[in-house]
Amino acid sequence: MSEGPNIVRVAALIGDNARAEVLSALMSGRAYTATELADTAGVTKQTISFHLGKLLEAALITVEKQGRHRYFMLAGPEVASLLESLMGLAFKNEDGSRFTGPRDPALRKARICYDHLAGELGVCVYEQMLQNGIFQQHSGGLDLTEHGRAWFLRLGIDTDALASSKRPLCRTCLDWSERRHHLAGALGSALLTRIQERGWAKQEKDSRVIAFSASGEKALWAMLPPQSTLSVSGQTFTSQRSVDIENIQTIQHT
Amino acid sequence: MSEGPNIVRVAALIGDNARAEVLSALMSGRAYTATELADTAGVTKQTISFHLGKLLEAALITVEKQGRHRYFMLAGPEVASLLESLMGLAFKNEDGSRFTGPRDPALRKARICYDHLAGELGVCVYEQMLQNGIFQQHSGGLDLTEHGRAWFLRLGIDTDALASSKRPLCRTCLDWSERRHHLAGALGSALLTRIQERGWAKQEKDSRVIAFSASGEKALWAMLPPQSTLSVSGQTFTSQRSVDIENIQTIQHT
DNA sequence: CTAATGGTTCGACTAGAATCGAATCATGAG
DNA sequence: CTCATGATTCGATTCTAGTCGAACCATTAG
Repeated sequence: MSEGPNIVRVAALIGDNARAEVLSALMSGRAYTATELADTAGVTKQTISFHLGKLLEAALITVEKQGRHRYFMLAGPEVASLLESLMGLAFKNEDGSRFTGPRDPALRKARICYDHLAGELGVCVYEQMLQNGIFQQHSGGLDLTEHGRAWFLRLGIDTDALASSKRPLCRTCLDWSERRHHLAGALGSALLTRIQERGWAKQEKDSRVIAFSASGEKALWAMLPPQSTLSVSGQTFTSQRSVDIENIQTIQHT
Repeated sequence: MSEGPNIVRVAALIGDNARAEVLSALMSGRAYTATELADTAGVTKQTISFHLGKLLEAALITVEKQGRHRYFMLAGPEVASLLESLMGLAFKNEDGSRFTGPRDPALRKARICYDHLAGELGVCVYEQMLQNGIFQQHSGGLDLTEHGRAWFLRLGIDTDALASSKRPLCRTCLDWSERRHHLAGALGSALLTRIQERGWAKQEKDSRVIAFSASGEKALWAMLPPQSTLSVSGQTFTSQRSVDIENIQTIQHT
């Protein structure tokens, strides 16, 4: 018995209401103080301190001290990725009774996943970028193409500067609601930042929802024109994708 | 609070020693009876029955009744994949005090992941298959090439027959020890089966370890010759990979 | 049929974990 | 400096979830 790493510790850590609430909140990519987290988790400060201690010890989150505040955040993309996987499984076996709030459709359309774009839109953008030859796939990863460099530069993102940081440039992350991949890594992060800076979308307060304006969404798609002729591997991708875009109905935010 | 699917349930389920032990055992892809599982988990029959009931209810495992036995197995590849992710995180933050048994190196070299090959060897094989043009990568997935079909046929695997089943043909799965991808899906499963049928390797009893014979490993690599000239995307892949192969030291099984 | 074994159900016990009240430390505002 | 607020520590309490003993159903062996 007991082969392999010790799963129990990590899983048990996530398997508590208060802590899961904390982790979910941190999935927004934002850093929160202990009291804020206590509030969202619905427990007292003492209790949250206890939980945060445990999460820190297991290196699922990190702290940054600033004055008399301590800002907590997810330890890294791997943690976010694991949480998304968990959501995927949980979602599959959901009763349907839960998770039917008004947040739901907006969340599924576009949300933040740690620091990059997820949801229908995230997946769609990623696939469209591939179609446009911005990346080249190879075993176990992605490469930015020369054309891709130019594309990002047009958006005001200097990929060379990003590449010099420790963080891997392009990664993909599996989407729990879509069961397909979206762009993560330094580029995914930079892209979302740019989208927000340009005012195309805005992250809703205290939520993972990314709300796109109609014009913002239009502007984004304008940068990723459908490539009807450029069939990468003989699959019927283009038609499939355009259908996906049609299916994204615009959500009313209350 | 409480956006998204209910993580807690699933995580808490895995976050128990007995249940994690069960799930780990089932990661071998084998089906076990309740009493066998009770034994490996180190609890009584009543207790395991209790746990199995919970795992069933959450659809993490499935049962098949046969006479007076009930055979339990993982519900599917997604569950195995989630467990591997968890192991990845747990492994990263491991003390080092745990997980240093003699099993360790053998497990890391080659192990079964649900029903396909994982570990250094699994990752290596996958990357080598890509090099050999057996697959073609596209957005969010893999395609088998014509050449790949022939390759599998030479191994005695009829890919057309496999393709007609519900299960997706090619998938990839992230390896916890290697942090790289290996081949999953129907093809991954068929490949491992063939490897075992040919006597190249054998799954150790009550373990996830896949023990390759020296000749078996040789035969496998003979089918995947290094492609020094065929550079896919201008990266230094070939040299990198050959180093990886060198690094796989042969393990003595006690 | 009876005996033996696989598996579940019920009830009681217990350990451990989550929770909070109160006190304490740390930092910043005034 | 004092006061207010963020955050942690300690101790006591409560409660849930895992555990097993015993009894009970199901199936097979003989």
